[in-house]
Amino acid sequence: MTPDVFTTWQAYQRMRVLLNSQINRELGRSTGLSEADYDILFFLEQSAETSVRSVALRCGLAWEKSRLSHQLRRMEQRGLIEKAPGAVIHLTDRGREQIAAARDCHEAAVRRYFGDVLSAEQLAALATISDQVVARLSEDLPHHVH
Amino acid sequence: MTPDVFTTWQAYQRMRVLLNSQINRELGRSTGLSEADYDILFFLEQSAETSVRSVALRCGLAWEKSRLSHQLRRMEQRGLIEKAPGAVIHLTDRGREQIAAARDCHEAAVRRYFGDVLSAEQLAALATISDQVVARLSEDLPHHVH
DNA sequence: AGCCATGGGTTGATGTGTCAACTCGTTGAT
DNA sequence: ATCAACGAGTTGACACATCAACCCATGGCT
Repeated sequence: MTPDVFTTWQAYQRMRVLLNSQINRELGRSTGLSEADYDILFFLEQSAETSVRSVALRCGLAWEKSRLSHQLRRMEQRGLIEKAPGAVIHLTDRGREQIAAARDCHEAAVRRYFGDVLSAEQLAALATISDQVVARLSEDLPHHVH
Repeated sequence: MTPDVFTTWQAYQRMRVLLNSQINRELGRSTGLSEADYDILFFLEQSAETSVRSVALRCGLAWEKSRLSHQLRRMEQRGLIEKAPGAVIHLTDRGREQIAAARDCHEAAVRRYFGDVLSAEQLAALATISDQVVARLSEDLPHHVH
């Protein structure tokens, strides 16, 4: 492994671990939602239609099917979502409240630790880097993507 | 949240999730080690001294203490490490074999999906970005760092 | 028609991460 | 010398992720 690849990988790993644990800790402390909860609720809220099929969640979030199934079961038990026949999921009023409250907290944390720290050029560079890596991964996994 | 921050955050999240799940899947399939196992073993092997204190692992990996405790217990049960009195940890022969075998697999995956995809400039830019974000996080957590 | 191959969804077992509460030894102040 | 405070480490409970094994409907194929 080339030394600069190794160095960058180490730095990236450190950012990845610390950044996400910090954001998730803040989110959990102030709203009681996990990252998984947030991702689901955010996706449901963004897709304006009242009915979202399970499979749309799976593709949109790139989750394993069993992970989604377990997560949706837990979230239904907590009253955040409802499952309708036909593998259709929708937000409950309670879920809508929670995601609205959580978004402020989440976006503030993303801005504080991420957006405010990087220049416009750095943001653009990181977006390109991410897209390239994701494209490379998609080559090897033609079945998960479409 | 500024649109470009949001866009970059989304792209970064996608890379983070897909890249690490892919590397961990390959690592687990071909060696039976998890990412956590690998991080511990790698750290132990790199620090040439035969005796590594628990707290060095915690600082080096930026892990929570309970996480480390659980992980070390599980790894001791599998014969990968040994705990000596005084919170001292060392590799077993078995652990040394496993990390040697795993490193090839892990580094190949990092090169394939990460190092080979990015230019030298991109690698340098990502290292800088990571360091800046980590520095920002460290400001808010003066107690975890030294 | 009958068949089976595929993919969506569920479940249970197991491994992993987090939090809170606890023990224990050290340190520092009174 | 006593006591309180702190940090290292452990533990138990719980949430979360992954894997393998299922069920079931759909869509070809013969």
